[in-house]
Amino acid sequence: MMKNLVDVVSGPLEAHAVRINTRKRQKLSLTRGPDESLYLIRKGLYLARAPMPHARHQVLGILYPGDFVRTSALPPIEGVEITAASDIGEVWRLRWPVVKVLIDENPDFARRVADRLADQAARTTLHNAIIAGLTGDERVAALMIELALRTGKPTLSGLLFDMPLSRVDIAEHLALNADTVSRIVSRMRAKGLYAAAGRSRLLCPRFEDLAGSCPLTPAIARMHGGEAMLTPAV
Amino acid sequence: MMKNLVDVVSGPLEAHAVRINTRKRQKLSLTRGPDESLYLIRKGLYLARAPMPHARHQVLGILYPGDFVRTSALPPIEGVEITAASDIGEVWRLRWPVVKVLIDENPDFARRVADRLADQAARTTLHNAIIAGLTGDERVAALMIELALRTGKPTLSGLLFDMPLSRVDIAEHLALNADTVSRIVSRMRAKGLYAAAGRSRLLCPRFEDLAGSCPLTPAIARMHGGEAMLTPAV
DNA sequence: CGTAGATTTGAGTTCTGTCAAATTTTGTGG
DNA sequence: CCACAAAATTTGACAGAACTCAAATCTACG
Repeated sequence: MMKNLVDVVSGPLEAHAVRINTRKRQKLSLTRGPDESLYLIRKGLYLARAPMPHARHQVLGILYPGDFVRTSALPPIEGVEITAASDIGEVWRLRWPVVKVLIDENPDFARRVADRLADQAARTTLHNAIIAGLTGDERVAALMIELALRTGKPTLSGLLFDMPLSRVDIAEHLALNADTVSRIVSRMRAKGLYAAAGRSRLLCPRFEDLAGSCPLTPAIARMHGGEAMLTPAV
Repeated sequence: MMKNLVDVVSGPLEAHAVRINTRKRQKLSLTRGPDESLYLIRKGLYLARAPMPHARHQVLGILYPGDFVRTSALPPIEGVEITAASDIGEVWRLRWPVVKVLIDENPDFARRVADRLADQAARTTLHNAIIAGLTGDERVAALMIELALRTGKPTLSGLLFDMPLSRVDIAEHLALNADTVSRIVSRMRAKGLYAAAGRSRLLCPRFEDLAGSCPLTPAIARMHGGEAMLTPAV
């Protein structure tokens, strides 16, 4: 059986990590400096958030299993935090000095970590392009496509996926307003792009339609590992 | 004399790099895959750009001396490119397999590269927050502050710094429209936040005023190394 | 000194934000 | 399983910021 992405980077960390099970909205503490904290996401979705002027917040990024959180890779905004978005989640907590030793001793591991960080950087930059270049509707579609590719399960009536983000979370992630997100989401539902399927769970009857409503779908698919889904077997 | 940021990561690369001198708007070729290209910025400013729907472009990020460009850390958008923004610039071109070997053999170098990439990731994320959370005026101020901190030289009449980006570049970087950027920039000039000082060169008479017009100034200062400038010696 | 490209500016339009009220959903305790 | 309170979401009316298009200037350069 193939080792998945999470296991590939977990191995050497296993002996040194503190396992933490989280529930929705739980925060992970972040420390800066030479002894900075490092997290490896193992299960569930997490959000990197930062307080902004006018008492708002921004969701700086979505973290998936296999992702690393290194404090020094987050901007030095007072109050940045990681919060759990999924009901249940698991992270491994490490100290940078420990990881540093592992990296020094194990070039193979070092390269894998570097590749993971490059991948995360690419995602952050793609998100930049989404926010900067797309309309509100396209942005919301982009998020749904991303989550559908990440967590979607094909069923007889369509692609079923989780939406653990609230309207406010979505708004903070996409540089929109919660009211506007609500309007956009309602419009998309009216168009039949998706249907509600129980508590924070959506059903997308024709994924091609959803995919077609965002111009950056090809890049999103390549980043979130769903190229196969876009070209279904005949 | 202290080694600067660029030299710190350059050393081990020196023997393997192809030096390239660029002039304004020159493009650097990017290749993907196991043999991907890697650039180290040595001199000048560069822009990472991506074509977007509706025949637009986005500036995904500004690259400064000391920064690395690794193709796999850029989003898989067809047509991403690096272009020189400064009149003169210098980059070192390398092949990933070569760098990989250096990283494997030299843990100290590996850590420095990792730290640089973490720093760049933090900047990208900060840029996200700027685009997503600030008004047009604040975004333009943020860019000026960043460039002033990076390239500014104190003079008797104020802080003198380069602005190698055109209105269109600025617009593409800040998720605005070139016309809107022009209006904002004119407004800022009228307010006395800066004054033109020759060909692509600006003079900021009172940096505190400029700094004060962007809520994220503290984070920008920490990222772009200008904490001292914000709290001038008495 | 003329031209192509860049920048500025005006007028009108559109999209998104704001505020407030209505409605639905969720969590909790009988 | 039901009732209720709190929280989240939806929706309408209106305001405001940014975009579009087009025309007028300005600049760099040959």
